[in-house]
Amino acid sequence: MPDYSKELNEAQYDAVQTTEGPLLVLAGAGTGKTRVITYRIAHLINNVGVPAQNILAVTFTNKAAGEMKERIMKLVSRSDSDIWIGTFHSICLRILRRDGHLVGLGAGFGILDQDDRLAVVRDIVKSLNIDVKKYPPKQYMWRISNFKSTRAYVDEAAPGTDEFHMMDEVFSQYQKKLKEQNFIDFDDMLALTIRMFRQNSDVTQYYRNMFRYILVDEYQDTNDIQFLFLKILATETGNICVVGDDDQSIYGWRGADIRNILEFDTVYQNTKTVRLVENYRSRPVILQTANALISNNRMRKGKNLVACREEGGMVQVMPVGNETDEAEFAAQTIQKYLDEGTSPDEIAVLYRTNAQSRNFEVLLNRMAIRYKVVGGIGFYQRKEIKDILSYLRLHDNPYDGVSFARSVKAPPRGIGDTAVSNITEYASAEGLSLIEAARQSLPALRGAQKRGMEPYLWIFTELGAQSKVSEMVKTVIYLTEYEDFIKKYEDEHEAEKRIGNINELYNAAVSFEMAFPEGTMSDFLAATAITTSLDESDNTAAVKLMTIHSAKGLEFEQVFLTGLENGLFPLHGSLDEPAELEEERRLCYVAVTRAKQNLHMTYASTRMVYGNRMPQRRSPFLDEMGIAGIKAPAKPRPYMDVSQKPKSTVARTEVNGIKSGSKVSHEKFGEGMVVAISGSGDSANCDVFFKAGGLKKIRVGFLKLL
DNA sequence: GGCGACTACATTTTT
DNA sequence: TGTAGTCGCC
Repeated sequence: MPDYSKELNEAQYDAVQTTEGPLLVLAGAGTGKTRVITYRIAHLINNVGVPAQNILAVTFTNKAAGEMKERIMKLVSRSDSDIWIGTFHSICLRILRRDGHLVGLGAGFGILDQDDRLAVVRDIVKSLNIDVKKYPPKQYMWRISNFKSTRAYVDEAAPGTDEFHMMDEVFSQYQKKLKEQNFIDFDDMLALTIRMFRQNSDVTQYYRNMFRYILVDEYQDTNDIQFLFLKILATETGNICVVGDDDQSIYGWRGADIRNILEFDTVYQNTKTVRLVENYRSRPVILQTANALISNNRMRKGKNLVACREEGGMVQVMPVGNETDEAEFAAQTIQKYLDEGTSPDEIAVLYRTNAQSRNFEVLLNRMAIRYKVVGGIGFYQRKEIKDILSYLRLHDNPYDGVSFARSVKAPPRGIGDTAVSNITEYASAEGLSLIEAARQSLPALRGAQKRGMEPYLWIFTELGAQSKVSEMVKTVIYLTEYEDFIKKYEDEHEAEKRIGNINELYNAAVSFEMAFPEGTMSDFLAATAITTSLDESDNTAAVKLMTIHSAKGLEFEQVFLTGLENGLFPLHGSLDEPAELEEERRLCYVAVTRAKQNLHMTYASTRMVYGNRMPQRRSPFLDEMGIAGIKAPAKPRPYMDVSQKPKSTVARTEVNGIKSGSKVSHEKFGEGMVVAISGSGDSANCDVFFKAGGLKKIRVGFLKLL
C-alpha cells in the first residue's frame, strides 16, 4: 500500500486522503492541484480499493485529460487504466453515443462545429428574409447557444421570443435542420445528456452506480449546465471533489458561473474545504505582485499565496513607445535569455487579444527565433482540412447538408449555390440523402456541371468500398486532386504549408487507427470536432505566443505580459461593469502567476487600434500591483526596474531626441535600445539595452540616435 | 456559375 | 488594419 504522505504537503495529503463526501479544494496558482487530483485517484485505486471504472475525472481540455491520464498511469497498475477522464463535452459525447437514442438521436449522429452551425444559421436567416444587416446571423447563433446552455432547453421549453426578432422561428428551424441531418451541436452534448438523465431514471442510476467518485478540475470555470450534470451524478454518493481557484475564473463571458465554486459548500452539505496556498512555482516577488493585484477584487473567497521558493527573479515594468517597440523589446530580451541557455519552451509572450500576436511574430521572425502561436485557428478548423473532412463527413452521414455544400464546391467543379440549393431542397422534399439526390439530378445536368458531378459522386462510391479511416482520407485527397487545387490558387509558400497540413491529416488518421483499432469513421470525425487548438501537442522547442486565456494552467520561467494599457487590458467594455472588471483582474492575475522566474510587463504610449494610432494610458492594474513597493531582487539580473520612474505627465525625459524606447547605436557596443534616462543635458546618463552586451549605463553624448 | 474587386465592417477571450 | 461578405462583371 503506497504511502503518499512524503510526496505531498500536509494540505495536499489531507485532500488526497479525504475520499468520502463533498470536498472543495481551493487551490491557488502553482500550489499543485493537478498533483492532488492524480494522487487522489491513485490513492482511491491503490489504497481504498476503488475499481478504476468507478472514477470519473473531468478536465478543462482534452490535452489536460491526456496528461493527467499519463501521470496516473505512472502511479497505478496497467489493469487500472479504464478511468473515465475527459472534458465535459467528451464525456457527455461518450454517454450519448451509448444512450443518445433515448432522446431521439440517430445512431452515428454528427457534430456541428462552430463554423458549420453558423453556416446553418445563416441559411435560415436568409431564407426567412431577415435583414442580415440589422440582425446578423452571428447574433442568432450566439443566442441559440446561450439558450441551449439553460435549464429551460434541457426541459424542452421553447425559447422566449423576447425582444429578438424572429428568434423563435430561427431556433425551431435550426433544431429541425439538426434533426433532419442527424446532428447535434456543441451545447447539445451536455444539454441532451442531462435531458436523457431526467427522462430515464434507470439509465441515470446506471451512471450513478458507475461514477461513485467524481473529480473535477478547474471547477471555477463550470457553468450552470455543467453544475447540473455533476449534481445529478453526485447527489447520491456525495463523493464529489472539485478543485479550483475562484481567483482564476476567467470564462464568465462564456457562461461560467463563479458562484459554482463560491457556493459549493452550501449546495453540498457537509463539504470539507481544503486550501492550498503554498506556491512552489513562482519567486516571492512575483507572488507579492499577484497577491497585491487580486486583493482588489471583492467577489472572492480570499486567500494569499505563500511563497516557497527563495528570493530572486524580478518583476519588470517596461514602458515602450508603441507596439513595435514592445515587440522589439520582447524579442531582444528573449534572445538574451536564449543566449544564456534558457530553453525556448520556458518563455512565453502573453497578450489579451489574439490580434496582438502579429507584431511579436514579425520581430521574432526577423531575429530568427523559433516561436509557436498557441490557440487561434486549430488544425481541424483550417480550410483545407475542413474541405477534406467534408467529404468524409458526407460519406459518413449522407444527409449532412453542410458537408455536401462544402465538398461539392471544394475544389470548384461547376456546381454553385443554385445547384446546391436545388439538390438540397429536392433531397429534403423527397426524404432522400444528398448523395442520392445528387445522383438523381445527374440526368438534368449538362456540360461543365455534368462533368463535375460525375467524378464527385464517384468519390463516394470509392469510399463505400473502403473501411480503413486512413485509406479513406487518402482516397479523398487523391480523387479530389486537392493538391493541384491548392497549387493553382495559393502562392508557393502557402501551398506548401497547406499540403503539409493535408499530409498531417493523413498522419492523424493513422495515429487514430493505432490508438483505436476498433474506431469507426464516426469516431474519428467526432474526435476532430471536439479537438481544439489547445489540444494540439507542441513537440517542437519554441517560444510560445498566446492569449492569457490559453495560458491557463501553464507555467514558464520567463513571461512577457504585454499591452498593459487601459482599454486593452482591462479591455474597454469591462471598464464600467464592476463584475467584468473583476474578471479582467482575475485574468491579469492568471497571467502574472504563470511566471516562475521573471515577469516582464510592457505598456505602450501609443498603439494602432483599427488602423488609427491612438494614445494609450497605462493599465490601472499596474498600480494595483503595488509595483513601487517591490524590492530589487537579491541578485539582480542585468535589467533595470524602470517602473519607479517619476510619473511625469509631460513628455518623458528626452535628451537630444533620445528617449526611453529609442533605438541607438554605440561605437563599441553596437545597436541597443534606451531603457531609461537619468539627469539632463549633456551629463544625462542612459540605461541602454544592447543587443550584444545587455544593459549598460552610457553618457548620452556617446550615443547616436538610429 | 465563378471569380475578382470592392466596401463595409468590426474588432475578446473558446470548451 | 484585416477580413468577411456582397456585388457586379465575365
